[in-house]
Amino acid sequence: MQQVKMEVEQASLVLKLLGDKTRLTIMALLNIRELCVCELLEVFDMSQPSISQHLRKLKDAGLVKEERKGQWVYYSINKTSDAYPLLESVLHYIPEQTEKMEQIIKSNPTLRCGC
Amino acid sequence: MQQVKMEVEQASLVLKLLGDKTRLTIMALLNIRELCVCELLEVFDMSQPSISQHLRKLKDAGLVKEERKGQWVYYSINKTSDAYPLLESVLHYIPEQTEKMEQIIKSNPTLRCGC
DNA sequence: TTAGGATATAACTATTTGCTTATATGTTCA
DNA sequence: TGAACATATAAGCAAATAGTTATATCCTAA
Repeated sequence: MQQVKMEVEQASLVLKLLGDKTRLTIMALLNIRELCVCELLEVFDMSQPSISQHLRKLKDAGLVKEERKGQWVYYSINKTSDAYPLLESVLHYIPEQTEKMEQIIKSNPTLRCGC
Repeated sequence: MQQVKMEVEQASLVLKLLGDKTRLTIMALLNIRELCVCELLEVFDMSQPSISQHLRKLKDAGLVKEERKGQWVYYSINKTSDAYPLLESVLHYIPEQTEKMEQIIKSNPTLRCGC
């Protein structure tokens, strides 16, 4: 049923990244849709640099990719990563972060003006 | 297809434990069969206390259970753990540790005398 | 009952980690 | 062009982590 093994070393690095509550929640949110940094900031009780640093680690490991759209930088899950099958599998075991996602939608940080 | 979600907090704790090369390898070995501490010692280049401490963390999290058999303490995967489905799923993505298991069989540390 | 082997615990240390604040960089728009 | 916003990086710090050595505990067998 399953396939495409990773080396233990590589897998443990990915699992270590996912073994942090903040990063695991970020991945669960990105599993719903891509998000920009300011959207993620809405649902974590920590500073902007802290979120940026988590995202950098995830990006360095190839788990996410970034795309600048104007003044915002959007992050999304990198489905071409060798680790993607493992990641996807892990995400099956944690609940969808619908509450946090609603919080993002409600606050809508990329639309401050209302025009 | 998948089921029985864990809370993010609980899942991240389990993933953090698996996010260590030594512990992940231990779990992969225990996935083949139960092993005593002295058998595990054969395949890791570190001290006995270090292995014991890793096993303790895994036991505290409920991922493994221990059973004393005479002078040896055997560890095995705790299949009744809430985290077992996640663990099993993760282990699908890393290669079977057959080489290390052969090393254990060859050295056979629980049979020093040969009687 | 004591010696020796197997394992666990204690105490210590160096490294890593996750956060903070301060600051730099990049983008938009008046 | 420069003010304001979004994001990244730098530097520093406290806590967590993974290893070590020394020692305690538990079991077997002579």
